[in-house]
Amino acid sequence: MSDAASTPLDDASLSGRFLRGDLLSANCPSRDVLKHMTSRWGVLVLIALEHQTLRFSALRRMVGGVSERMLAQTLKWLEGDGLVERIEYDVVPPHVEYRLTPLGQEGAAKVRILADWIEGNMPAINQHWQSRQG
Amino acid sequence: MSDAASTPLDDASLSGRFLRGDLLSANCPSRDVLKHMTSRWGVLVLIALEHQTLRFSALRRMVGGVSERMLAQTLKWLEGDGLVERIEYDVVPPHVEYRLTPLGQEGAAKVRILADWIEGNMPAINQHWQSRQG
DNA sequence: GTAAGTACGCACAGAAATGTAAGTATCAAG
DNA sequence: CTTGATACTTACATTTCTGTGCGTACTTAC
Repeated sequence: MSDAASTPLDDASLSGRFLRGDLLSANCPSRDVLKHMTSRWGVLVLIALEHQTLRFSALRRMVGGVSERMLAQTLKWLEGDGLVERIEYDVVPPHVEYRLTPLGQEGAAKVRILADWIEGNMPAINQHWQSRQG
Repeated sequence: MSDAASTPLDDASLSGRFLRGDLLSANCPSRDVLKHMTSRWGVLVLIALEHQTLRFSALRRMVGGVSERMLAQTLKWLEGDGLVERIEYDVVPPHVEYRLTPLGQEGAAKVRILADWIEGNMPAINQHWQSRQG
């Protein structure tokens, strides 16, 4: 019997796994990036910015339900990971634009694949919920 | 000037958006599914189950760091969405297996695309962190 | 007899995410 | 001169998530 499920962490080169990025290993820093990208608002921000540069308020109006606080927080996370770029114009009524970096473009595309799949399969999933009522 | 960021919620057929799945709309149920699939352990469970059926304990050993409680919780979410199937054998030492449904297979593939991208780009992201120290 | 494995459920607690409300500085509109 | 828009920040409250530890019912191993 193959025992594929045994102790993936005890294998050699654990540090190598972390540098390379191994999500199945506990404490791998890649999980932080995953957390940012898949956070409640992270996904939606990436998708909203995929095809356009947006200002803070415009982005907030676009992503239904975000609070200012959370939008700012999320943008900082993504900026910290190098996925989003913040461009500030030093004018009197504040003017700041957000856009994806090349890295962010790539990442957003992957996120969108997942989002599109979910949106497209909502009927099937809803149907599953219906059939298990009771 | 195009104003693409204006009030996406006020458009007609809001209920249609929900049935179809529109993540940018607040309160759309698709956000729940997204939450389950992108939850801390949801991603990892989907990936772990993608190519094999696993028992509870084996799954737990495979996904580094999950508690029993969270694994059970996550599996229930995914089962509720019709992505994971629970197969129980009525034997004396409990024996339960978890596997992906066809829908789950599809979804897991999308999640894996994202996970693989993150794992593959960790060096670039880490580098970005280095360069912004200070 | 004692410990461990199996697949959880339950209760409590702490951590983390998120929401709400208010404040900052400046300008334009009414 | 009050309101609204801009892009946030900070404090506080709440909700949600996640972890820890214990209990279950039964069997095998020591």
